[in-house]
Amino acid sequence: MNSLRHSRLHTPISRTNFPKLTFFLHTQTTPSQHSNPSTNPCQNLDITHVSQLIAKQHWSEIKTLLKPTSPTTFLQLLFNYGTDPELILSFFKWSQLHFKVSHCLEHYCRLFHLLASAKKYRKIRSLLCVFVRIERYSCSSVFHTLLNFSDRVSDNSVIVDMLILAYVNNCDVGLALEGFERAGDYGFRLSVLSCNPLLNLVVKEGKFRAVEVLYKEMIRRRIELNLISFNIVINGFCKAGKLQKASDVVEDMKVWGIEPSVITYNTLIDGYCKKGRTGKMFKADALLKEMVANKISPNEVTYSILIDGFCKDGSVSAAVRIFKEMQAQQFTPCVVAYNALINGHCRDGEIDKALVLRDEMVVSGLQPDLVTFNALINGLCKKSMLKEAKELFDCIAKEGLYANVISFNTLIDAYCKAGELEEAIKLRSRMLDQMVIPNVSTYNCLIDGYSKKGNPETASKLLDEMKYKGLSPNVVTYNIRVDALCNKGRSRDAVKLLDEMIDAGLRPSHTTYNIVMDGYCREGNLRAALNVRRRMETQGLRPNTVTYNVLLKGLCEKGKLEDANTYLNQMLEKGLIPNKVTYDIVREGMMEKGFVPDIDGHIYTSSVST
DNA sequence: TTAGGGTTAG
Repeated sequence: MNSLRHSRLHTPISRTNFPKLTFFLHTQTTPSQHSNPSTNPCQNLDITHVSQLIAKQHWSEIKTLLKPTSPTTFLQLLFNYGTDPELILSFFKWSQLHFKVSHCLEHYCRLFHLLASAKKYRKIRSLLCVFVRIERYSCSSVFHTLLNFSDRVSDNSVIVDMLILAYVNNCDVGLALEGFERAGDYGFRLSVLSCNPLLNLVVKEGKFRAVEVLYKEMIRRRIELNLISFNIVINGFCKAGKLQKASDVVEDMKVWGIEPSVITYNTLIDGYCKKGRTGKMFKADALLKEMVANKISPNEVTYSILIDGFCKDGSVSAAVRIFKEMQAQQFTPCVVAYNALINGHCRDGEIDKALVLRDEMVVSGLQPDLVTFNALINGLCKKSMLKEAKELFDCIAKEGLYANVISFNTLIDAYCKAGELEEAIKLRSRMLDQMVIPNVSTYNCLIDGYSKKGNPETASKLLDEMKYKGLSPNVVTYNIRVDALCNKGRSRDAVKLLDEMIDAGLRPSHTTYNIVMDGYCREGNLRAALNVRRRMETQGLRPNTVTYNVLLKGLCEKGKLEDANTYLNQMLEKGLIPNKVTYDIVREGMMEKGFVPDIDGHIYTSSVST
């Protein structure tokens, strides 16, 4: 590192050791500022005049001055004359645009330093914005060159901090992370101004392991973390489902003397709502009580999170209570709160209630947005009300909104499920007309539609077309293919697809294994189904309610009620909550055996006998 | 510079 600092590539040039440049600014007429024109080859240069021309942006005259030389030499001259850095920047950018000049790294770094010395930080940010967009230098080469011009840690640190922020703003997470790492090696001090946006980008990109590494490294380098830094890290852990680690960060922030804010609590509550296990809504509710006890008032975001959480947990009635509580607390529900509840009703099959809510929001002066439309279209589709769904879809444009890929996919899926494949294909063409690009989900809907309607050749062609367009099959694509094979009684071939998935870098999900288990059960091969369950557990996936439902169904259909009962108890012991499907399976199994079920909403324990 | 809502597989 030290050797780097001492091996200057360029010695800053003072006016006294001015190099012998070979061009003259032949149009200028004012006297040169230089006292010794006989030794100065640019004796006719009037830097004041040139500066004025740049300041007034008289580029046509500058262009004439440049004729005998090149923009790069002219820039060098401006540097050497100690011209105002803002004027150099002006010329730098103009020459980039006008002559498509690719300025060298040395000139960039020299200008960064001049601007840093003059504390023109906004200008540095603006130049860095261009720099990261058009230049492809490694962080090390930039750091190395910066050090060649100055070893002032404060200036270099500010520039590097802004460079990392520029990478982040350019969504270049790779270079931003490299910059963060190398900055540590070079001893540059970073701030939350770059680290917080970097942390946030890493969370948004789902690189959760990197969040933890960054957080620990920020603490190790004694970077002054603030409330926002902690909140972003907590959000990262929550999104990764690492709720305990998120809670640990809350303790860390308290040690730093920073108290959790409403955003901290909202982030945690949302984490529990989305990733928590059994009883997650109790935990979310407990957090709500804790925040109130700590004198932090819930806001509209808190309520929206809880409404959505309860809806997704299958308890729309609880979500409605929260919605009313929100109103009782003098909060006017916002579009997000309405949308969460509208979607809850739609998923519950209660389209009328959803439409009433939509009307209510309009009366209260809120304009339904695209999310409202998409949720309602989906609700109508799931009730097989395709005509109404299509009419609502056409209303999107009338409201001045633009249908997006989700709007189209929802409708395409509905047409596929209804067997109206030609309509689905027509919609895909309409997507392209409206500049909406089909994504993997679009293809998944179509592939599933064609697979299920007995046209596997078209399904296969669509798969090839999707790959040809640069879209990689995702877990859902494989699940559709696995399902198609299982439906043909080819569960053994479906298992082979699991290996293909892993080779493609994808991780089979609960659903993947559940589909294969269901396939084997339908083939009557319970032993193979149980083998798949073991494989699933080996992969670190714990059986979920659907897994048990699939196996229970397999056992009931084979008349093995005793075994089914054992499984049911095992499911309860593992803290899994039976759902409506579980009850239906067991009830049907009992009926088949001539028993009259008397569950009334209660699950059997050991009362089942054969 | 930090938190919330909509689509596909079972």
